[in-house]
Amino acid sequence: MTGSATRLDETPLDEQEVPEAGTAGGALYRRVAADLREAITTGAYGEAGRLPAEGALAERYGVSRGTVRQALAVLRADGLVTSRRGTRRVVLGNARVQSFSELLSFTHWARAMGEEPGGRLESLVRRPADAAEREQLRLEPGAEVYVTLRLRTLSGSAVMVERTVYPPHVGVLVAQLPPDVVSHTEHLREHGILFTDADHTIDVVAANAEDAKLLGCRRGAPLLRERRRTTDPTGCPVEWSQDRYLPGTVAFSVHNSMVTSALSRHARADD
Amino acid sequence: MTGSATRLDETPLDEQEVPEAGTAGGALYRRVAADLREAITTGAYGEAGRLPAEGALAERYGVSRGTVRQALAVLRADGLVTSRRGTRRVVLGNARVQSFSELLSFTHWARAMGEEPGGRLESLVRRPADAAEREQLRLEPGAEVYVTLRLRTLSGSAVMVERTVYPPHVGVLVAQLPPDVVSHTEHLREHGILFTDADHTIDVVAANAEDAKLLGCRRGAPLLRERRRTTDPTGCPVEWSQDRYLPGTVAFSVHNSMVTSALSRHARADD
DNA sequence: AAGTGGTCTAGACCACCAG
DNA sequence: TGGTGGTCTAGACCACTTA
Repeated sequence: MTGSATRLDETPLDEQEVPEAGTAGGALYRRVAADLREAITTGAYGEAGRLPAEGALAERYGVSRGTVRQALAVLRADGLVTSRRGTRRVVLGNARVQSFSELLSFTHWARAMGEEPGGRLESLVRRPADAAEREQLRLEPGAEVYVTLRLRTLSGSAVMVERTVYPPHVGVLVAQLPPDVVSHTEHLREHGILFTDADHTIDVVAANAEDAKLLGCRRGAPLLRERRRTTDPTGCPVEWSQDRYLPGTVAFSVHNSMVTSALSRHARADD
Repeated sequence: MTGSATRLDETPLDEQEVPEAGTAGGALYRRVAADLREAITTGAYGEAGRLPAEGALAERYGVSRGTVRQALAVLRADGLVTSRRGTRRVVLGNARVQSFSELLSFTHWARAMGEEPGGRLESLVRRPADAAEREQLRLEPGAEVYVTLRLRTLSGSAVMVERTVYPPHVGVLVAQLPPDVVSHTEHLREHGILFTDADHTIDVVAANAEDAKLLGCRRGAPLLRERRRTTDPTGCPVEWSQDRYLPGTVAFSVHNSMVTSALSRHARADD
């Protein structure tokens, strides 16, 4: 009923897999979290039902209370459950889970939706970085960057224009990429470039001449813009991208709470 | 140099304040987090510098390592620092802090920017909830809702149209509200309605006739839309709002990482 | 090989909520 | 008043990075 409903010792430990995603990470608390997530989204605790007490869960899974709390913190951050002192946790909603790579990679995202991702590399140039690019990618004056322009499609129809600026050590890899590679993000990962953190800014802009030509819309037509700066595990910027979507093709969702708020609202786009 | 750089015992404990915001929460780890945040944003550790080890921080603040880790988890969620096994944490960027209420309340937000918030209640009606509203607010068939339409201004100029649907127990409070109240969010809080969790969805829509008239734009002109469902500490929905901003007036920012991702991307707006 | 963060445990006390 | 989650401690072992 409740996923496994028994101790996790019975779960095989031999699954290696990718360190990300997958319902069974190596850490104990991740497996507890995965099991509880499964139970919650399946409706085992009802629409707005109450979860068992931390102590009860600890006993059920054969782990300490601290580990249970670590697992529950994951679910709370995802907006799956509430938590307040004095009462058991309450189911908040059926969460929209989405792995990190699924969010950064257009290809992953499209496939996860069952759609066929497509795209075309329109251009790739290497040139000196301007001031803004140097600041975003933390580069020295005089440093060069690689800039790509891609048109992305879903099931054949144009959806988004993506302009990405790469620092040199990443750019050389992108430049060597065969032109028919579907997911450059995947390719970069295989070459040791990891994406772990990202800052996103979302607003609306008018299509310029280039956007209009590629997307097949009028010049000045509104586009949903997402600017994104991604860093690797060492905190080093590896990508600065600007994606422009046709209206009606995409929406972004965020959950936040009084204890965990990664969302903020800004006046005018400072650009 | 580093905020206090000494044990926190010297910090007065008498500050009560609002449980939210404020750099000094009651919990020990919150004070450590606040002190570290201060030090980081001040640049005490440099642009991409390394933080002291957990053990060193524990000793400096006179707390256990567990408490230090709790504090650092806050900063990591905010996108202020990275963290990986084997190396000290690295400063990621100067975070855009924004309290939860500042994000939910147009009035709070405007004042925090130094702008003068204004607004006008265009209409308030009470009527049976439709199917979508019942689902969002988790209401029984036949239940009624209160619907408000507000025009929000910054320094006199129209910026946003806000349509909010309230469940009965909140709606009655809104209906009793004097028409000249600036912040209804504040008013609701004083009456025991607390906002603790929110789900946001951001996309682009075309202005309808009503939007156009209020915002002074053409019908069909693009608007940045934010739909938001807010719940109270018990997990009970208290508000379902749809805000429509004129382009160029606002942008939303999110930080996420491989360990904590509250952001997701959806195909088409399911509405 | 040494240092560092990630994970897990066991136990304690407190603040808060509900019956 | 009893149960619950929030906070804090002390110690342990492991996985990983760096040199």
